[in-house]
Amino acid sequence: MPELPEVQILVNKLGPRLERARIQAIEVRDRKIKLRQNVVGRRILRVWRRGKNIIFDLSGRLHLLVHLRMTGWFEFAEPKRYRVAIRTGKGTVYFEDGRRFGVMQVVTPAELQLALSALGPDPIADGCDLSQLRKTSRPVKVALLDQRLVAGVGNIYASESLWRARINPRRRADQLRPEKVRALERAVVVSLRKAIKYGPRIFEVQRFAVYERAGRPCRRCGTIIRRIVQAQRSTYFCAKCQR
DNA sequence: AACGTACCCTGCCGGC
DNA sequence: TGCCGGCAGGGTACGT
Repeated sequence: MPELPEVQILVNKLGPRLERARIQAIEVRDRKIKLRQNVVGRRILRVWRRGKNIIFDLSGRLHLLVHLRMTGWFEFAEPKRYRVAIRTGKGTVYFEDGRRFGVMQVVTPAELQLALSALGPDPIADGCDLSQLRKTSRPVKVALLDQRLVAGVGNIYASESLWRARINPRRRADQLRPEKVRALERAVVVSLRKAIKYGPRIFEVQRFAVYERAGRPCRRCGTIIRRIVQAQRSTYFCAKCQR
């Protein structure tokens, strides 16, 4: 499910409930998840994110590094099924993940550094810098999904940002004019910020400009929104606004 | 090096 | 109602 905005919303929810809490027990219900070190007895110092990664800083120089992938999420209320339960002095948090693509691992500071160093700039934490787009000949929509170029944009906000910047998703990334790259940088920030502000409500009735709106009119010009497939994922766009 | 494709899993939804 | 194919907002391991 989650892209940068959803991860940010989740981190905002986790922080106040877990920071300074001591881990009393960890229950791993899925053999696909292997925690290399025992973290029971450590405190959760901070919960933060980088791109779509969630990092729990623990006392004693260790981190819990989590990627939600498609369906991962954390809940305080016990769900029907969950992969991991983290029990703390301030309550239990459950890692649920229907498709089981998500990743949870215990890492050292060096390993964390290595993992995060592979990511491009984070548009919210660092400000949006898409200068790396000039280095690839792939379609700009596909390039936006590459976390090494920019960290946190996923399939929804790639389409949304390109609509906002009036760029055709099929255009080669390295052929964008500099002013179009700047427009896209602004559009990415606006799209992500807006989603963070709306919170989970953005998934309710029609808050998206183009995503999942194939066959419906463009909010700007009324042209019917099209759906195409790029790199095995859906792309939505307005062929008139986005030349 | 950089690009495309197959694959990892499960649940849901529409059509028959 | 029940089954089946298609689809899903992510990333990686390969092959070329």
